[in-house]
Amino acid sequence: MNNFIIKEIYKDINNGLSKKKLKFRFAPEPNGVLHLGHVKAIYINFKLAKIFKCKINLRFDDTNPKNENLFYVRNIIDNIKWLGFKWDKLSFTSDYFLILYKWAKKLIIYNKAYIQYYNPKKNKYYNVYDIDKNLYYFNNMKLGKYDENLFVLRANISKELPNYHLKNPIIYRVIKKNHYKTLNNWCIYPTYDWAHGQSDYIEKISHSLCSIEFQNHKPLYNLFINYIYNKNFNSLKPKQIEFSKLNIIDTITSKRQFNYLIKKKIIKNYEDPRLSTINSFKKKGYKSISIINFIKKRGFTKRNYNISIKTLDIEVKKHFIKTAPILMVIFNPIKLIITNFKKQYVKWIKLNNKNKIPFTRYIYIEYDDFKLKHDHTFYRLSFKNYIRLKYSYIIKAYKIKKKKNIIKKIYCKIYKNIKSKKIKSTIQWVSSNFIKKIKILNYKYIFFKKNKIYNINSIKSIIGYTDNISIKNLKINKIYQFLRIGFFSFSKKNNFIKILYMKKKY
RNA sequence: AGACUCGUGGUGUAAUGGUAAGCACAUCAGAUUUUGAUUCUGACAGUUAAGGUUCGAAUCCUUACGAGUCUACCA
Repeated sequence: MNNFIIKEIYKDINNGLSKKKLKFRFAPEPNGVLHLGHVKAIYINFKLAKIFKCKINLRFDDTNPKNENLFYVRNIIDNIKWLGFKWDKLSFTSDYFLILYKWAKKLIIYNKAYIQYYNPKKNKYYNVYDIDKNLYYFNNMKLGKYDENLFVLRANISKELPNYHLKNPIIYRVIKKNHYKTLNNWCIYPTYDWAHGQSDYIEKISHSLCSIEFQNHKPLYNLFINYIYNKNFNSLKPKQIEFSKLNIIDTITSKRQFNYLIKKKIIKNYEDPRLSTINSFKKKGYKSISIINFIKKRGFTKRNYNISIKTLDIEVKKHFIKTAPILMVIFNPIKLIITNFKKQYVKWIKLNNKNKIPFTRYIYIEYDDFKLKHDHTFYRLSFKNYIRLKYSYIIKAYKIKKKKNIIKKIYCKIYKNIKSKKIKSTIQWVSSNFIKKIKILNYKYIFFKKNKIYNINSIKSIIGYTDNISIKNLKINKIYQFLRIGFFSFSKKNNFIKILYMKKKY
């Protein structure tokens, strides 16, 4: 693995940064569940810690109680574990609220921050210039004397930055809602800008990786670090490095959109197969290795790009082609009569030590696997082609029965002296005496485009058939290959979820 | 509109200023195959453009063009 982030770190090492001081962190806000987009940030941080054999923190960036809660904290912890990563220390930005507050007070004293208040009657904003007054108002904010949206603390750096919105950014605001962790201890909360870099500094993070939209905040990040930096404490200045995030065009990775779908009752929970949450992947039986490999292959750059969620299928398929047990399933059955096979007789075909399947005179095959007209690009069953029934006999058709111009039955014979090499096609079948109906959930990913939702009604139920012997031994949440059709996850009794279809070339 | 960032085959990436721009996926052929899958072999195809610096530029500089992020009491 080689990318610009690693190179930048090596550059820092060559410039004198001690390898022992390297430390990383993954810092999500607990305001939503983990999805595919997060995995990129998770992977790079944990991977770097492994490469450089250094520590990594999992820090919850919980500075806004309005939409954070313990459910999300647990979800994120569980899912990072499931992905196979371990952190050295679990921390919370809310652990640092007191020191952040003290630093903010110092900012006021050094004239680097000031109170701005809003007078609703006059519809006007006022800045406070006097230091003592600023301290007084800030203390009142902390005591909860003001309602939300009236008083804020702003940094005073207008001359130092060209970026308009970073000129005098808000660093503290009043939020009167209980925090899931600090409860009602606080009613003022630091903003991202006044919390993130500082937390990195406190935790002695050497490199703070984030996605590209934070690059505009970098000057502010560095400036605030300089404000609080104290070289007596063996501390180091953390460095922010930005990389482009995963832009997936045909699925949802926004918390706002997830919540909208739940509110509208389009989805019930985060396990819905139409989502690209880690929970959904888990439920579908994906292995974390497939997701990690997918992320690995994207690489890390600063370029912005759009990719399709379908490219994840390539990795998913790669894994399951090796591991998924095979099941013979028919979607559109047509009846076959093997006229030279004994009536009433059941031949048990041994697949392995555990499993066997029944073969009988009457079986079903897929409707598309038979063609009446001869065509030499068609390898499957016809009056001319010999084909093999998987695990079983070589047959050829010789007669059909039609009803209202639709083929209802195909008469075939077993041929025992045909050489295997001549057989171009092998197809799946199910004995009619042992047939079992199954339900398959077919879904498409939901996504938003220009405020329009696509694939809302994208969960469809399909009926399929297999034999009632094989289905008894299936395990829930395990992936099975439906021979020549695709990969399906066994969700509950007689129910499957489609994962992906095989390529059809014919 | 400004500020910041980024432009390498169809897609995602690689190349201390130094070999003939490498790899993977996709696509298309051929071989193998009790899955028209897989596997194997091969083909296809690229440095946004123009100038400059240099013995030598994907890489450094300038301009143009294109894309993204931001201009929140979200992170």
